[in-house]
Amino acid sequence: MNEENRWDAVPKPAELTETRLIEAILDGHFPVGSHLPAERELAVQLGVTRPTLREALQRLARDGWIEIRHGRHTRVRNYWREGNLGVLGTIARHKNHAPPDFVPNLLEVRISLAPAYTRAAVERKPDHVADLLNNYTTLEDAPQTFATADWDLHRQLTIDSGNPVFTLILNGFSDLYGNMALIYFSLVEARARSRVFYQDLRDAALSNDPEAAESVTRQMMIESLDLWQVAVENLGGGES
Amino acid sequence: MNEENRWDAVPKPAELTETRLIEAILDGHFPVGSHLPAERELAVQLGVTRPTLREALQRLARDGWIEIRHGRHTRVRNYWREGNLGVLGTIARHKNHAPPDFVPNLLEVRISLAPAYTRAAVERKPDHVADLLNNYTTLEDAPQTFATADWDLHRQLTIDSGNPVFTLILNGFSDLYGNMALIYFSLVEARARSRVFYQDLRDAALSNDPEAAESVTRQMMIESLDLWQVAVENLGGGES
DNA sequence: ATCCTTAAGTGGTTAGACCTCTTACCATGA
DNA sequence: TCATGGTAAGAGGTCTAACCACTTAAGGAT
Repeated sequence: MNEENRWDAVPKPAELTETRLIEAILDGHFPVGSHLPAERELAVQLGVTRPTLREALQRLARDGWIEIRHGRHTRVRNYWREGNLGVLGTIARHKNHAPPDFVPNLLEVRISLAPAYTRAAVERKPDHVADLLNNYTTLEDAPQTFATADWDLHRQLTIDSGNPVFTLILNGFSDLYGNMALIYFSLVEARARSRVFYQDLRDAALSNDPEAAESVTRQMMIESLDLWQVAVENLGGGES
Repeated sequence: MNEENRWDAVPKPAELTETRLIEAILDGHFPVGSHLPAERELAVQLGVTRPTLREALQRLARDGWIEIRHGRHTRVRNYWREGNLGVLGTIARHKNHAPPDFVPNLLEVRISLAPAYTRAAVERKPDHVADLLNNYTTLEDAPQTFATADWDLHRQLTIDSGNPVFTLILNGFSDLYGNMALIYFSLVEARARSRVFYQDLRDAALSNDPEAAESVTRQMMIESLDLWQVAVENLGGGES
């Protein structure tokens, strides 16, 4: 049953190429505003052929990392200014090390979004929300369990909100969230706090009270910022 | 000076391929959950070669339109559920016809986001925000002018907020916003209302009042929903 | 009936050639 | 002298035709 691959999967050239390009950009080897080497030369440097390299470049361009224009040099864009949510996911997916330091930024944005889609979900489908949360009273007290459950909840709330834009935005957080949540929920206080939140939200849904749902969600999101700070400070303490 | 190219640019095969694939997905020719034809066959059908087709497929996969896995058929994903913000942009970019009916969804999300980053921007850089809005008192009363100015304002506010995640999200709205804003600001009431907003926001910035900034922004965002409804009803009326 | 081999079909990658666009240089001519 | 326009180099865009690697399911051995 899954048994945790003993050996890392052999990285495919295309994926590896993308990773190496991103790391080269992030560590300043290809600074923002600079030009990438020509595709033919870059392909040689990376040990892949041009079509493979180009596929990687096309993906990066779609996320806003680079700007490709016929006849001109490919330019490294100011991805924090000109990129889209894809850059968050790409960083989370390819940076093997270090918990990113912009998690608070993500949590801050979540303070604005989560109360809105939670309220809408409770307005439109209170029964569905309540049903979903029934299983949440008996969650196993493990980080991975909470990480998965919490993600599923938010995802379902955006869907029940009836506004697909919420879902699209949340999906952009997916990879980063996966990295973050394991650290966050390693904190026993975080798990305890979320249990209370799930209970409160369920009550709000059962009593058809979108106002209350919005309120308890906002409070939870605000407190999660502080809990995150505690969690990163405890990294390595092994508190589970 | 720009002079509106008399002839449409010749669509490049790669771009055309992407457009045709998306339209085929949107119109149900390739329904959600179905399998795309094999790359070799699909390339023939589209009149391009495999490398070109693959570049388009890679881009679509990055946005969440399709799922590509080695050895298996490429599957069309439920993009509204599993895609990311890129699908919004891709639709706006490739759908030549019809103003999208999910603009209200975007405006609703904006109600949650704009007050937050506006408040943060006024907290961190009130002078910069006020300076920026100085030029907004003499805006030419034209739809295109307002569309550009409004976009620039929101973009700058997300930057001044100090939270890059706001910027990344907003960039995901870029293409759709471009289509929407021209319709929205064709309404004289919309332009008048925004003038008031720019003035109010400038006052809030000058008096170092983030609370007020947040408040006037929220009010503006809420009213924009109604104004949009009026604007779409007036389509073709030519009110400028 | 079960297991394992195997072949067919899929996406992944390679290689090298040719086409198109952009730019910069430079000869030309007002 | 300066504007014009041709030209060549170099960038990305596309094509061609193979071969590699993974997945699946059919079919044979046990």
